[in-house]
Amino acid sequence: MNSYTEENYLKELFNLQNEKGEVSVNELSKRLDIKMPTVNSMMKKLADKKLVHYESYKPLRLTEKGKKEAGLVIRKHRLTEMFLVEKMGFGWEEVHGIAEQVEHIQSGLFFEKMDELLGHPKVDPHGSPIPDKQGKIQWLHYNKLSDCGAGETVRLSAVTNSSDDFLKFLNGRGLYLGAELKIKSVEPFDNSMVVTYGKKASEMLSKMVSEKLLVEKL
Amino acid sequence: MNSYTEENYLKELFNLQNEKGEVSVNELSKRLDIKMPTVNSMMKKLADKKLVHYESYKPLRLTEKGKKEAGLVIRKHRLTEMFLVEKMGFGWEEVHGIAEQVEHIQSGLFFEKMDELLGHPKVDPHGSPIPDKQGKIQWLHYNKLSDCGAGETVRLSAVTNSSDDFLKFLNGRGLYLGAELKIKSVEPFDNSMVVTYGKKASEMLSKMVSEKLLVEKL
DNA sequence: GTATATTGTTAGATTGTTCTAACAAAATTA
DNA sequence: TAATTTTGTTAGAACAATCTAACAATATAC
Repeated sequence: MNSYTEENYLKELFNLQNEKGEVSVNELSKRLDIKMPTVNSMMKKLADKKLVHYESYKPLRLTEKGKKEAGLVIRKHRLTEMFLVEKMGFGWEEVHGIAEQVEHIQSGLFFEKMDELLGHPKVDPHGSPIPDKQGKIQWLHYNKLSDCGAGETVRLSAVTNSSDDFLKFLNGRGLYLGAELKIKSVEPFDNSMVVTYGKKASEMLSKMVSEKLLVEKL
Repeated sequence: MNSYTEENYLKELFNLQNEKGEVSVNELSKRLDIKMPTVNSMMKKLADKKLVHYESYKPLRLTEKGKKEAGLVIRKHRLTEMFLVEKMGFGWEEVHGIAEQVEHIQSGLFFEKMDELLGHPKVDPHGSPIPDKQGKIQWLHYNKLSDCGAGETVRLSAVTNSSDDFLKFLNGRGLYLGAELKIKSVEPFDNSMVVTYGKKASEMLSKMVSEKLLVEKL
């Protein structure tokens, strides 16, 4: 059994590994907002538990066991987010902080029940895939909106940033998962885009925004 | 803000104080399954935080502030139990362990939402009163079934023991909150009772059991 | 009312998680 | 490539929560 703290290290290491491939002590330290020496010694501890491959001055890597256990924490996190939105009426911008805590609850039954009540969802409210009961993630093949071109029609399927601010920004513009966007034009200078969707005549999205939106081409 | 650990001490001190009036370090130690010296030093810490009145060799007492904060932890516990039973389909014997963990979640909104979805319940699945938002408990004036006599008809309104074993025992006999019991006879020797309820022709309840059942006389 | 048992307290060690300070290795820049 | 910056490591301290051992006060029993 891993501690609350250990679960957090595993989870962020997993996330970083998926985002960037190689993970350094420094990056993990920044992500967790925990000083490097602390992270360093935790990595040695997790290496003793066969959850992380650790060698001095080498990038960090989760072992298969580590990946599985991290995946299961993320499963609990994302099931919780989905439960909060679907069954309790929270907005997608409100659930992260609560799920950060609920994910550490030790009760297989509790998360089984959530999964069942939700009908075994495959993605969370931000479109991120929910790992299966073995901790394995089914990767989805989305495109960044910023990689699409003028004239294309796409469906908004996920966001790669779940911060309060970003999600409120999207709420404010009526942008939700499932929305169909038509790309009217792309400004070559700053890569900003003009799109239409729903009842919006047209809306300008900066590259900062469009590269955080994942879409399926229709 | 109190730590997870501090919340547990406050909660059990509150419970013991309500059950027995005076609380000793020894009793609290046994209840928490934590050794006396540890409890002793935590009591000093909580005294520094003005949550407990502590004097050497004197019984322990929560301050008004301590009572309020303990009451709020118990509120979160009982709301959670109710939510697990009413909204997630758990049995009343399954919820204690999960609620012990969920009660420490730091999110006013989370428990507000539970309360709202449940329609502001006044009691938990075991019939225990849910403290209000000020941490105050509305005490209910029930009788122990063991204090009732032959010929009386009563409604089962609460249980004073929420252990898995006891609740499964009650489940096995079809005894649920709200059941109407007719007391057929009381055996003077061991105070065991013969009662009828629901579809049961007659059932014998030992004093061990009947003193853990709280009833309203009808 | 003394002896014994129980309860409470103090002192000091242990474990887990964090930190800062100092130093070492690797990467970057000039 | 030498100097500088960034990253990584080691050593040691701090804090919270726990423990055991030893001693002190109170309560109980004879």
